[in-house]
Amino acid sequence: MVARYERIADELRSEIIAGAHPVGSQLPSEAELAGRFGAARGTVRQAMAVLAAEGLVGSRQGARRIVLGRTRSQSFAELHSFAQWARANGYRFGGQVITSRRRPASGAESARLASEEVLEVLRLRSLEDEPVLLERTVYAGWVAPAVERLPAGCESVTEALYESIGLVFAYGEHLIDAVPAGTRDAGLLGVRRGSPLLRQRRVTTTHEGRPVESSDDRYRAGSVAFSIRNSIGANPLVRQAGDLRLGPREHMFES
Amino acid sequence: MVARYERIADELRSEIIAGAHPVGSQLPSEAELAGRFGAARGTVRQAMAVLAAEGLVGSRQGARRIVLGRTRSQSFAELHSFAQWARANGYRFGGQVITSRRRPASGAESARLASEEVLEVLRLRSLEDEPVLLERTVYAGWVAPAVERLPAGCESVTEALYESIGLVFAYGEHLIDAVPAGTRDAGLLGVRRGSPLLRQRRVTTTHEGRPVESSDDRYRAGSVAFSIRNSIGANPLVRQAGDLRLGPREHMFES
DNA sequence: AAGTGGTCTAGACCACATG
DNA sequence: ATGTGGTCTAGACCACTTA
Repeated sequence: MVARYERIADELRSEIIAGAHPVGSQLPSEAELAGRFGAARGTVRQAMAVLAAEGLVGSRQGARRIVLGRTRSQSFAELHSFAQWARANGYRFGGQVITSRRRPASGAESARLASEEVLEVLRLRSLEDEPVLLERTVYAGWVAPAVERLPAGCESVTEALYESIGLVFAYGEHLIDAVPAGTRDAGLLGVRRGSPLLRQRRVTTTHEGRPVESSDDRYRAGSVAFSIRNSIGANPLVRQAGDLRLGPREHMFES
Repeated sequence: MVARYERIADELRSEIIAGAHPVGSQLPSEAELAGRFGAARGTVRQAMAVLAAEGLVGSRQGARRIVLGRTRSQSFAELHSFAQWARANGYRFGGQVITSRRRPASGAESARLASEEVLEVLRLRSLEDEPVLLERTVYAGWVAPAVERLPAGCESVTEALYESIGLVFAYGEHLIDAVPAGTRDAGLLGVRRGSPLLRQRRVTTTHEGRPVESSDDRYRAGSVAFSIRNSIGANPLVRQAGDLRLGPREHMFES
């Protein structure tokens, strides 16, 4: 059952991508669209909120909505699964577990994951047959058994955990910065020591807010980039900062 | 005039931050909140959308909303102004123009900025008396005169342009990755050549979708981090990717 | 002055979660 | 079975942009 506002958003998105509404042009008014789609104005507004969140259109009180762009793609929601992202974009990808061991949680980890014992897994993932990502993931104790049962060459941990124990990675918090490659990072990723890596630290929770994992992912420079769109005013697209630990002289930009 | 849903969101946010609704706990139902605030359910839902976008609460059909976090801060919307971000967070900051010159637009620039002649400005910005950011900004021809009139030590270009010509940087698109410092970058930022820099490329437009500037900002590693929250399902927090050029073997994660 | 998006109401029905 | 959030309607008023 697809919601009506989703279908309206889909149709308008298609029109924008097809060029029926060029970038910079005005969209029809909400009243016109409501008439055209036989929907209430509120439903049309819900559809427009979707397009605004995608960065396709912008709005301001009193003036018609404007087309801001015509590119469309996967959502950041898939970001916590490397495999799903790579597959959706048609890339060849692979991965292998380097090490996997249980150990007591550090102070910060036990606070973040609400867990005394954790499972630390180091995975190396490749894109188009080149190593691009080193994933150092720490799982909360309650998911450790399910993770250990996974085959070593498991393509998508996210999907496998959903199928085995119905686990959904619902919310995530991400901290993105740049770090130099350490000796081990450099060896595994095939770069020189000290060369730039794009680091993404994240904490993931279930729908209920229960912490699942905390991860430190490092990408070889030049292999991936993160994309964000923002706007001021209009929709409350405001997001918010995290409680991952920062260095003493490190500051944070928030999204 | 503050909207009712904003006041409701403010009050619930305060309660969450104060600990009245601990992380992991359920919020009152929409009906209860509607009764408490004397508002319609739709208004309460609008308030909840604000909190969800801030990453404070999560929701799923059929179950009560859950508190996901209790940290609150500035929005990503301020990200396009280094000065505003630094001031809001109470940091000492400064900046100076290194070079400023007009030149013909390259092919990519004329497409991005819809402009044949551009103004390129190189600025070095400091935080807590240390150089942290090298900003290489290319302005569209139509804003060049206003930018050139700014004093060299101008703290906030964004604010100054708003006051001088009423210009609002309304929408932005950002691409974030890591790059090694070049010789010049290294000298200005006081780091070794080849050391990691966090790069943020962006294109900014007005409310009307008119391109204003395109910028390549490089932060010293360890000085700043970007923070993002995401969720699946529920609200359409989905955003979307850009048309900034990527390298031949570079891929993109989108938000 | 007219048109447009932003806010708000009061109701309805449905899909889903939970006991 | 009950309660919850998700969707949708039909109308109203206001703030703002535009001409």
